[in-house]
Amino acid sequence: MAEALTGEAILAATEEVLRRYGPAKATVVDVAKALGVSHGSVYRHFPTKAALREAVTRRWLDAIHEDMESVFDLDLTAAETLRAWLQKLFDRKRRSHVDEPELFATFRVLVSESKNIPEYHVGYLVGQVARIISAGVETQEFVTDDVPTAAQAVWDATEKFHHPAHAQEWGNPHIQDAFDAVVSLVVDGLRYNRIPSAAGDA
Amino acid sequence: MAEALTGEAILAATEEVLRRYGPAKATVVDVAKALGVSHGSVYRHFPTKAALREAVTRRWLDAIHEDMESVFDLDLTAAETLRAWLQKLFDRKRRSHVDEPELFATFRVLVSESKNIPEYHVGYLVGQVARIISAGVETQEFVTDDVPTAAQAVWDATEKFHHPAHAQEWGNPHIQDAFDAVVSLVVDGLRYNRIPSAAGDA
DNA sequence: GGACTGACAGATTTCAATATCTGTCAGTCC
DNA sequence: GGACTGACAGATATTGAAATCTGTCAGTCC
Repeated sequence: MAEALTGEAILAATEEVLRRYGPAKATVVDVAKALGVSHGSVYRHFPTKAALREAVTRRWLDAIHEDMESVFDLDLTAAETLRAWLQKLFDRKRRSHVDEPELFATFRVLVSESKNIPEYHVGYLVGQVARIISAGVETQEFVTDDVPTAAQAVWDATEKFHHPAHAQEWGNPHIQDAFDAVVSLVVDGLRYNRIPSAAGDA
Repeated sequence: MAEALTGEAILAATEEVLRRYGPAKATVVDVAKALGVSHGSVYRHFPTKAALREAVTRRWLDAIHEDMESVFDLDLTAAETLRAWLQKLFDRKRRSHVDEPELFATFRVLVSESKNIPEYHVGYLVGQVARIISAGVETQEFVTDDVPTAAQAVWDATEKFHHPAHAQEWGNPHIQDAFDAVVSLVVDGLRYNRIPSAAGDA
């Protein structure tokens, strides 16, 4: 045996097998075959097939999370940061879906297999939105007395542009216009400064 | 033969068969059996099984459309009307999903079988939103230079609370809080009056 | 002695034969 | 003669036997 079998090597092989066969056909035996070991060996590193799939999925999501951080280096206003952040997330997911639909579908299935994974993913991203809104409150660009709720509301209001259930609509040629309209509405909502006389009378 | 076989009788029988067996198991033969006729007779009134299912689905959606109109009789401000309208739609869909999950799932499948049906349904409802926003612009409660786009944006931003893909989240005990937060954000966004100096400087 | 193997039991999936369904139409019945 | 029937061809769905997969563990090998 040339090298010891590591968890990382198993994860890389598993990702490759998932790419090649898809989530329905990929088996632990396939992974072991790709590594030239018996499938029993894979079970020394991951207790179940589900745990192995979950580990691969977390690795994939972590790459997205890290990539999204780069928006914070751009030195924009809070409104601009929020728009750029949402656009970057949308672009990344849309491109993945349009360019590699099978791979996107594969990870979509993997993410939906556990309740922990979407919670982990959404929790991380809503936390980033909260950071952006918090900065906007600081500069008086945004008004809210409950940043976590506002962050969740922004996330929920933009569901159409990040939730994989809506991926089929991302190929629509006018989807970017719909995205711009929703983001403008949401950003205006965060800006709204609730002066009692601001509405209702001419 | 007691009475002539009518399209309406076939639709009623089809709905009953769909309730009993679900969309996967309901057959044209079942419908004919329920009516005490041969399945060939059903084909004298509807050209295909798909057309029959579509007619049943349209009938069901039309009842929702008509019911939603009642919000316009309430004599509220535009913001209140919009909130009441969205709440009513959400309540109706949520109750249907929570109280009769199988029936909801049945119609969910039926709606997704044709591209025309969701278009018809969404088109009608976004038209109602546009009427509400238009009234709000009239009274200067809302500000927008493009009512149809704003109406579509309101629809898209509230997708989580009416799109059946999110139905599983409607049982969550905090879903009403999430709804309130999104609707507040959206209504504030429509109110935002874009005074250039309103944001950005202390 | 610790990483790895491979045979095994029970669970799951595949596949092909069988049954049912959709849509048609020539013929029946009032 | 027009509404309805029922037998039919091709398409689709069901079923159960056979194959494969998951997870375990006693045994092998360095």
